[in-house]
Amino acid sequence: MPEGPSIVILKEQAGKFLRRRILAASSRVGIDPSLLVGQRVVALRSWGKHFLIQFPRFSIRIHFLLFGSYLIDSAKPGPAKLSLRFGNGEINFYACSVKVIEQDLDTIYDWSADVMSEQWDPAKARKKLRAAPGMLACDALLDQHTFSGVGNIIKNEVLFRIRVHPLSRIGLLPAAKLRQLVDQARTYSFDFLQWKKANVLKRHWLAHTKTTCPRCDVALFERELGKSRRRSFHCNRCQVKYVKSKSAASSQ
DNA sequence: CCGGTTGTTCAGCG
DNA sequence: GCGCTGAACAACCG
Repeated sequence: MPEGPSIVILKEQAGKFLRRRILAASSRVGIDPSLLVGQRVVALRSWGKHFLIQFPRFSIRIHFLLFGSYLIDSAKPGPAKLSLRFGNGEINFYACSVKVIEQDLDTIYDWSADVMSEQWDPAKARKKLRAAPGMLACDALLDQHTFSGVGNIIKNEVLFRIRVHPLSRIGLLPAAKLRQLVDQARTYSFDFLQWKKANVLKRHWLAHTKTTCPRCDVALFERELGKSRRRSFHCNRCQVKYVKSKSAASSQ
């Protein structure tokens, strides 16, 4: 469920509730249903992995974390974390974090950090990366302030595509590689979106969950790497590790 | 049945 | 106050 492109799909699927009023609501997350009933959906938005349902005076933020799910016009046996019924159907959210946001979304969200947004700003992303030269490539891609929406799958596939080892230091990437990293974070996310819609996402994975490098035909490594300790699938042969050399001659 | 996971937050510690 | 670590949360699959 959780990576940015999947939230874009949700936003599209929930589109039929736009401008509709909530007729009934229930929640297991401490939101008073009477706050919701009668509210009209004025916008459905997303910021990375955040799904936002905007009403005139407040918004609801859904985050699916690792296990969250939703169903439109059907329900699971157990009670939903949040259930919204409209005249033309219903939407149910499970195992997710739900928060009421009182502030204006445009003041608290930087849309330019969302790789799926029309306002995505690659120059800003490069600037943030240059400000954190010691960061590992595998952590940088998962940093939601820089690449909002990128998750572990996209991280692994982007690094494989651009042939950068997950343990590379951001500050040691050549400028062209840094640019590729930023560009592919967005490009791969849109590929992910199309493949997911066509139900063929997994078959396009080159590194994630793979045991052999499709370029080199050697074993791929799988390790929990970086501050994030997330699974990193990588090829030690074709993915270049940009690290400070131990020999003084070539060190920076 | 157990182990693993497309993620984040927070308490506790040095 | 900081960075780091581990726990907690949670549902489903194989």
